[in-house]
Amino acid sequence: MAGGASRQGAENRTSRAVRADAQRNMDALLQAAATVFAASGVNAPMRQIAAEAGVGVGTLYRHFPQRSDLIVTIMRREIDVCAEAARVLSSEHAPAEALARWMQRYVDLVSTKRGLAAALHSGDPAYEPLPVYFEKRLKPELRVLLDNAVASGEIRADIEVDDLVIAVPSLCMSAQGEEGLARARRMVALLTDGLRRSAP
Amino acid sequence: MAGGASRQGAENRTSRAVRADAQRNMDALLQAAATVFAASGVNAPMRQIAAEAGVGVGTLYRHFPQRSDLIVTIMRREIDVCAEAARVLSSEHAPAEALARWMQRYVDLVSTKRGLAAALHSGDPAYEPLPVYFEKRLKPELRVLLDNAVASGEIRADIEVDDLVIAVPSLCMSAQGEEGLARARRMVALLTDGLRRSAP
DNA sequence: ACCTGAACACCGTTCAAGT
DNA sequence: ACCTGAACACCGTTCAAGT
Repeated sequence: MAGGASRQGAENRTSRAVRADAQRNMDALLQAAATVFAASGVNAPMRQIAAEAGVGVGTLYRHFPQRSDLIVTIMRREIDVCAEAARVLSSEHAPAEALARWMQRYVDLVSTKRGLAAALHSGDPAYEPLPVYFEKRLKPELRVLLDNAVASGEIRADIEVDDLVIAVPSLCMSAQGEEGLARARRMVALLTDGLRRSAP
Repeated sequence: MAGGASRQGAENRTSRAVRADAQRNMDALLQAAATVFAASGVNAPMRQIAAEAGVGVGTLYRHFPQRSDLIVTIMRREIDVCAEAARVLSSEHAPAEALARWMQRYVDLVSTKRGLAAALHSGDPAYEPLPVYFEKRLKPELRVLLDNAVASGEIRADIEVDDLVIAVPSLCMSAQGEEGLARARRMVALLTDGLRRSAP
């Protein structure tokens, strides 16, 4: 809930300091940016994002002075959604199945969003917070999924969380286009299957 | 000597088919692109490159319809120069010293040229020939340097060429700015020192 | 045969005018 | 307090006119 791009949270003095229309615009902007980034990549025209949100370009620049501000915000959200998916999957599926499904969800995060990989090791200091957040937010969720699956006796007990966190992006590195993505999915599925115990 | 971007080497039927001014322009363009890329990165304005070469933009586009065509051509040249440097260093220095100096030259190639790293694993099919060329051209030269140094008894005999080829780009991955470059240099120097035999 | 550069389309960014 | 969008600067790309 910390105030996006602004370092001093001036708008935090009271909740009502944020005008209703400003909040609506902010939401529309984030929604639009997510859609446009997914469709056209993170270098999509700012005008297109503003139009998709039904907002003037000036408003976009007011909220996100730098393109990287918008990208970082969106990517944090994507990471959040992926992290939350772990909880949902946990509540809806048996432990091993929840783990398997989340691994595919993790593939989505890394390979569908063209911006993440680029931002993660672009070296541009503007993206510095992303890798940290990526690790901090995702690893704990995976650990829970893994612990549950191990506790249920469905999968092996000798798996390191770090290995899985690293393995997925590695397998997705070469994932170019539809075919590459499909291959990455198969590799991750194979890997996940390998986690299951041979002897129950 | 194969004709750059053009697949059919129409200009190869006779050497005289290339007009003298066209050749001069081509040379000027390559020279200018190398300078501008080094100074401003591979996304520098096309106009700036044309101006630096003292040529109209149309001429630039005639020779290199896509920006990637220009980048690939320049990068191949940079790789060539780096490969040739191995011969020169070999003839001017003792084997181990030649190897050590070339390793630093290799650092230059990977980290100074902002375009190479980006192009090497951008996934854009336009850059597809680069990684292959990179490997094919550099590895044999390094092998010779290494063999010479081993034969002279100055360094250990159990070093894999592949390991060194990979190690340098890896160490340069995190090299951002002056300070990062300096660190990468120290790491590579350290590594190179490690190659020397403890007992003569 | 090759070159030039004006011309067009498009994008980033700002800021005076509005509400 | 916030929003709009015309306006400006700049860049990619083409192509009619030149030599």
